[in-house]
Amino acid sequence: MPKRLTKSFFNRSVHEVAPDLIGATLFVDGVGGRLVEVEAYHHTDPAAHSFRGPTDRNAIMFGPPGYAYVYRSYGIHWCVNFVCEPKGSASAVLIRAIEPTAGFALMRRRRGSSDERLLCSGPGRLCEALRITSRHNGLALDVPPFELFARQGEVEVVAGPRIGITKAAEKPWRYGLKGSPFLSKPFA
DNA sequence: TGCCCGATTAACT
DNA sequence: GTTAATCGGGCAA
Repeated sequence: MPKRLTKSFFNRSVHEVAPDLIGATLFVDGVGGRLVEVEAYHHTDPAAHSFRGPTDRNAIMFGPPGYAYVYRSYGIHWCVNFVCEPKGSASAVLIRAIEPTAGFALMRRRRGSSDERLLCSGPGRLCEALRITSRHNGLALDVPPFELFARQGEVEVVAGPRIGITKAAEKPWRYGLKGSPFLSKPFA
């Protein structure tokens, strides 16, 4: 059986945790799959929500590692992050794409799409497919409804610039599973 | 207070 | 290629 990822896994540099998450599996109430794309956001990074200090929205980022930070994107979509580093560091990994493996019927119904490749390929899409919303903000990742397991075996991880940001846009802090058809966007 | 922008997406031309 | 949807945060006034 795969090893469950506990809080200690996240109590490290966000730049170590992010690539280590590629190939891990995430389920929310049994629905989900394999993480194939993530991005790292450090509190010293101008693109990070925590860069300018705590607010109501980003408060969870300033708490201990191993918890979910969920925020509303463009006033429309939900996006989920995993908080990393010792408490107060305010760094997190944005989950950007999942290769679906469980709960296809529910995901298709929630997404209103039968295109398997588009079910979880994008931070907003995966939250819709897994039904992640503000009620998951601040929940621990090692207890239900979350289930998170370490990858088994070796994977090839590629890195490149993050997507959709203007500040620190050149930093290669997007990580993906090499060649995966479920990436939100291919790596150059 | 008001205005602009954003870790996005789908539906347009 | 462009644009609308829609709201929290940053910053000027």
